[in-house]
Amino acid sequence: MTYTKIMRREIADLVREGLQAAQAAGALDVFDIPKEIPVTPSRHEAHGDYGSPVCMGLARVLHRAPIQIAEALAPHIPAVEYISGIEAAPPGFINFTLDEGWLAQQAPVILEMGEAWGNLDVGAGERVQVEFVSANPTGPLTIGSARNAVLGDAMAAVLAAAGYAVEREYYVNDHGSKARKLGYSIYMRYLSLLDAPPPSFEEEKYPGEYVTAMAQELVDASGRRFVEMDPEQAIREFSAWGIERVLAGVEKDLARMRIHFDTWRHERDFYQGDPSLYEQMMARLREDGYIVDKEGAVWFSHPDLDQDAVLVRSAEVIPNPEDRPTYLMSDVCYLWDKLVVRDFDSAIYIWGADHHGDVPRVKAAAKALGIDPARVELILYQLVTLRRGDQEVRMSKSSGEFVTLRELIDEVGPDPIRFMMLTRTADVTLDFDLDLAVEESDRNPVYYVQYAHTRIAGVLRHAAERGWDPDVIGDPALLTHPSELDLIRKMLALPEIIDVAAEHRAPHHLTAYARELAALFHIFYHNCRIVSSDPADADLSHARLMLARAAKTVLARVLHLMGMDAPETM
RNA sequence: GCCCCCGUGGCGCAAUUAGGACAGCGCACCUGGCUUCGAACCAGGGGGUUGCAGGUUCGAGUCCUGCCGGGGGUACCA
Repeated sequence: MTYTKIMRREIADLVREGLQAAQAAGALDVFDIPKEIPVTPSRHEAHGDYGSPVCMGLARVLHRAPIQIAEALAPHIPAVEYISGIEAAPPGFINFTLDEGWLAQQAPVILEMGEAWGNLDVGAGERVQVEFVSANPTGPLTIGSARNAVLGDAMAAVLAAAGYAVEREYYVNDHGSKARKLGYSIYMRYLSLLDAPPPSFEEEKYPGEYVTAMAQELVDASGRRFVEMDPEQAIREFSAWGIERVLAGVEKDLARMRIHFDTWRHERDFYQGDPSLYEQMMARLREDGYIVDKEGAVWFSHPDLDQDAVLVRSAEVIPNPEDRPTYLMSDVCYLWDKLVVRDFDSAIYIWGADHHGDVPRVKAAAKALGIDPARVELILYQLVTLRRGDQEVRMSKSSGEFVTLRELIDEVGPDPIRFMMLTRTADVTLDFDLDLAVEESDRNPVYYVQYAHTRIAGVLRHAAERGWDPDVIGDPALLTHPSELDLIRKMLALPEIIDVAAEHRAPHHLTAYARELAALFHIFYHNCRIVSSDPADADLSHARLMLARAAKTVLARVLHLMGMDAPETM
């Protein structure tokens, strides 16, 4: 397998070698060379392609002006084919310029690698689990879950590209009170549809049409069969059936978003077996002194926490034993399941910011279990506000009033949802405008990127019609136009973007990159005629067709990393 | 009260390996560009003391403190 090089890191290595050489030659005093050499892409053309501010930091150590250090260092940086210029620049930067001839040669290299372009080995095969969505299976997915889904899936894709062995997992909360609540809700609707008398007890119900729909389905399939059944028995059956029913819908909706899970882990499993994982964990925590019994409940107590947290509710408050363990108790089991039993190197959780208060508890639980808390990564995203134009749409599952993911997919399709949900960092609240998402205009950025891809496809079709052989690899040395080179520079940056996005767990970088790449293709297209009708330009046309094909592959790669379609026509 | 996130041109957001050289992009607004490859595109223009006040640093949108404003959390709910 071929991996892509990250230019930034290559250049950092050059600087390191330069520092060593300069020391050896006596041009610089001997000092400990920093482990991390900073190198950043330049923001201004005059500064070349990459720059390093190392010398600024060394000024203090060496008691010399940064620019003097830079000037002493520059001549000792080894010459390599891909760098044409190394320059010390005030106040003390070292600037690197990529060689344009070498740059042009990268076009066929990228084309050759195809969608493997951008693959890295920084993950070194480390096993990472990304657990996301994990919405309670008590109703259809909402738009809030869509952000979770999009973020988690893109995160997984980016990590896989960076060389991690990634598994996508959905955690099914199918144990305890909410499962029963769903069963009870369906049961009550079922009875009322058949005009049968309700049971003597009354509990909380989920409102919402989907409950009625499921009850109707049972009526159609089974008639009055459950009317005579013992209510407790019926509720149990309705609950199990309902959860499966909802999950099937969830899976289908997510599939339409092009999201597929490797595993579906059921909370219920933690409470089965003899002894169950739940019993094992409880015994373990108790033995290690993390359990406090008080007020009839069982509490988790840890020095990192300001206050104890309930693991098992008291029988006085919750009569049904199955409903007594809290979600924190399940989280404890799940930690063990992920990081000990299945032994992932790390577990990434994608959570809504409304759960941020749980972070310290889960971290403390990991510690209590002897798991390095650094292996547990909680990624929080701020919530989604939904609006139609300037009118806010309030959502809540308990009120039964919400916009489902399915409705949204029906309205706009998966691509705008994926792109728009990914454009912002997880740290900011997201305003999702239903009107805008539907709008097929240039206010809607998703089309800009996809259009670049279809535009290339259109050019290639045009070329084929004119009899151009699509497989001819033109001479890259003919690619000398600034628009051509800028496009190649941007394609060359994909590995860095994947590196950054993976390391910082920030897949939103992909959207910005996709727009930039698309923009540079559009500029190239505008400035450089690709398929020329003048026979004298045949060689150049071949070279540009190659460049266009390379750009098409990279665009497709980025779109696919974001889980989007790379269409041939629009 | 305490905890978390955010505050960047009219609006929506970026800003890179967690501090680097002149803060970018889209929308909106104004102007120009299709008789050869897809104008869902391109080019140009106006618009900013990065919420406020301090601090650390050679250097701060980025780090620290305080304040102001918005959102979320603070259950024997999940």
